[in-house]
Amino acid sequence: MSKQLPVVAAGPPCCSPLVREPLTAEQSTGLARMFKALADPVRLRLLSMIASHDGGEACVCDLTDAFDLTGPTISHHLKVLREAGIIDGERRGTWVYYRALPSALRTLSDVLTTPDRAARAVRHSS
Amino acid sequence: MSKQLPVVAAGPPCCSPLVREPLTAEQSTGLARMFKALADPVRLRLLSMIASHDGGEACVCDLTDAFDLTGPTISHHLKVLREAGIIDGERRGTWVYYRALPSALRTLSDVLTTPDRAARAVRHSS
DNA sequence: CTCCTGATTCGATGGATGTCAATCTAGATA
DNA sequence: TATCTAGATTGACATCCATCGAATCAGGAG
Repeated sequence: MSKQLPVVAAGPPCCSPLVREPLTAEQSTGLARMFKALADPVRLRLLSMIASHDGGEACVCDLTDAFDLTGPTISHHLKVLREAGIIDGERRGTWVYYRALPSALRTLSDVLTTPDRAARAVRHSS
Repeated sequence: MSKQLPVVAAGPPCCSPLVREPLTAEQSTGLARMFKALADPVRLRLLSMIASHDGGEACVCDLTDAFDLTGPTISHHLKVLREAGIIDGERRGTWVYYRALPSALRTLSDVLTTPDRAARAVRHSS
């Protein structure tokens, strides 16, 4: 699976929140690549099913049945998520298990953080 | 332009974090529509320029110059962001001003929140 | 009203993307 | 060895999308 080179490499600490300062062209390109992976209902559901599954990972066999799609299509979507650095897959015996990469989710979540949310967090943490 | 009321309207309470429970097909469709609007480098930069601009709003004339793109293309991207409910625009005299809608950004940020981030917040707030 | 300017809409086009059927690979089992 | 199964890959096709030029719209200034 992606045993070798992570395609996106989880990158350097990317990007203060959108609302604080404008993104550079390079930052936007990298982030857009990740958001593009989330810009599909099937992939969003796949990601949520994987991330929320017991043990933090899910077998492809657990995922396919939830959709009215063929195996190759599911495989394609998983590949898109994998190449965006959002999930990672590992083969164990007969089955392939996928897990979400929290750092990627956090990167995207953080860049969308709004100031009142940040203010709330600051208040709570004081 | 969407003349509507300024602040928030707080949208339907969409979606506990991806990592907590799987999204329904309907939730995924709605969220994917919003992520799709962010799935482009130009639109991400436009959004960040608008959201981080002084006064929380930016004139189209301030945005166009930053890109090597024609006016119609910028207008197209702003329309996509507007129709996704991420920004809102208002004409004042000669110019059109856009502002980000924080509730939309928060919805997306929240759905991507990871458990260790939540745990961190809890630890800090105790 | 006429012109000018900022911005949107329209129409066309090349490239990206989601989907499937067919094929292929990796591992298990015999 | 051969065979079976879970997934991935390939190739093809239809649709979607980013971009542009041209036309159009909305206000302001003569």
